[in-house]
Amino acid sequence: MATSRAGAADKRQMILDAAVVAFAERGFHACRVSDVADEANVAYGLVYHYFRSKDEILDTLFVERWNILLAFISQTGQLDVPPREKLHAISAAIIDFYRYDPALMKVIIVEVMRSANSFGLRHVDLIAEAYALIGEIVAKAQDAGTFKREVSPRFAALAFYGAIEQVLTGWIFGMLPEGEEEYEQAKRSIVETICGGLDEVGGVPRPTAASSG
Amino acid sequence: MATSRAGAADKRQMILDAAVVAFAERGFHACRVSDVADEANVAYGLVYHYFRSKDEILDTLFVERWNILLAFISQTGQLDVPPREKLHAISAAIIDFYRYDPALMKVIIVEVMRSANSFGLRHVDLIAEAYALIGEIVAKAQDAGTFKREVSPRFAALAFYGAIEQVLTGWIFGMLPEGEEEYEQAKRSIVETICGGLDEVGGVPRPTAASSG
DNA sequence: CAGGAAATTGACTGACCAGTCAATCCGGGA
DNA sequence: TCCCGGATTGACTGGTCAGTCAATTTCCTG
Repeated sequence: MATSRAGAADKRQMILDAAVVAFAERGFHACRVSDVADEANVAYGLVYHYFRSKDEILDTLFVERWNILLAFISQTGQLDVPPREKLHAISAAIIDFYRYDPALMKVIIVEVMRSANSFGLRHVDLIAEAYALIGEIVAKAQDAGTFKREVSPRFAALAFYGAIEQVLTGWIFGMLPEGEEEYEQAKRSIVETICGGLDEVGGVPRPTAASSG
Repeated sequence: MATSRAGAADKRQMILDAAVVAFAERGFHACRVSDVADEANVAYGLVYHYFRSKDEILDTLFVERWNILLAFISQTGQLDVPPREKLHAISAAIIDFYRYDPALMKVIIVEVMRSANSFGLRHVDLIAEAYALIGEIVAKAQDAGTFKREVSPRFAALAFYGAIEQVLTGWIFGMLPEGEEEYEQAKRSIVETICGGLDEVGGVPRPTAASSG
């Protein structure tokens, strides 16, 4: 059987993949470890061979994916492009993460990011790092005169991420129409809303590339 | 004892008040019904005399408070003032709700609003109503030419509420400094960020090409 | 092919807790 | 004073699951 053919190390990954499906479907709390094992076509006990606890599975899922995101944001921050483009790249990356793997993103958003009580609390530092990186982009743009100073970088980061999270949550729970068009629309709207409020408008006419359409 | 002096109907309220404290302290899931009963100085079973289930307690807390908020938002929408002021009034009201009763607001935000999985799902309609009301304010402002049309009212409402929720969450979990000054600052920043991006700036649809001199 | 370590299995345990219920209390009306 | 019905009590039940562990299989090594 292909299943049992899989090497040992693969089993761990199979369990992680199954966990994404199971957690996304029933929610972390309502999901039993046996659900994960079943989904992975693996015996109950094997889950505990690879993971110390149910919690550790979710932690692993989150940390792995979040670090990729952090690396991308950090990288984007270094780019030599207008801040508006940086923010667009970030919102696009997050939304594409969701488009590419809705179940995983659902789990991360719903069970970690929006559950500051339990798992979010354990990862505040990782989450705060994302805020900080976005804040840096804003601060740099303020120094360059591209963004106005009325709103603190920290707050701008909050609002930016807040908009993204609301949109994702809307999709996840079917409260917002979903589709290729909506994804692209959202990427644009997020940046438009936030930057419209951050862009220096009256004072310094910064060359934010009047070319781009 | 003042406690036992309380009339029968008051007991129900005592349980609700105790639930706020208990849920806020330990989180709804981690909080046992016995914790609520203890906090209320009441026997375990009495909780079930007044409420059908643990869930019903949370539902009651949410619905009561949320309806007050909805009424306020609806009322504010009717006012004959600039949209920016309306939005400020709304963000101020929500933040003041939090200032006045942090525990209750914490429970509502953390256990209902941010738990779309469980309780949020049961109250989507009530939550959606808030979005709709805010969206109406934006739409009206767009018709009046005060807000630009790049961003749909629905999305604007999302971003607006998203910013508020992020700030509240930041306070609730101690990730953001808190205090009178910060409350006022936040009310202003939320509106400034969002409206800056919604306000029609110079009659120019695209501020990118903002006039220089 | 023997030996053993790592992988795999799934029945079982221990703890937890929402919700039930029979018993008791208490205030007020006859 | 007696009686009734609602208020109040808290021990108990039933069901759920995370996590354990001894037994079994698989597979590599010599």
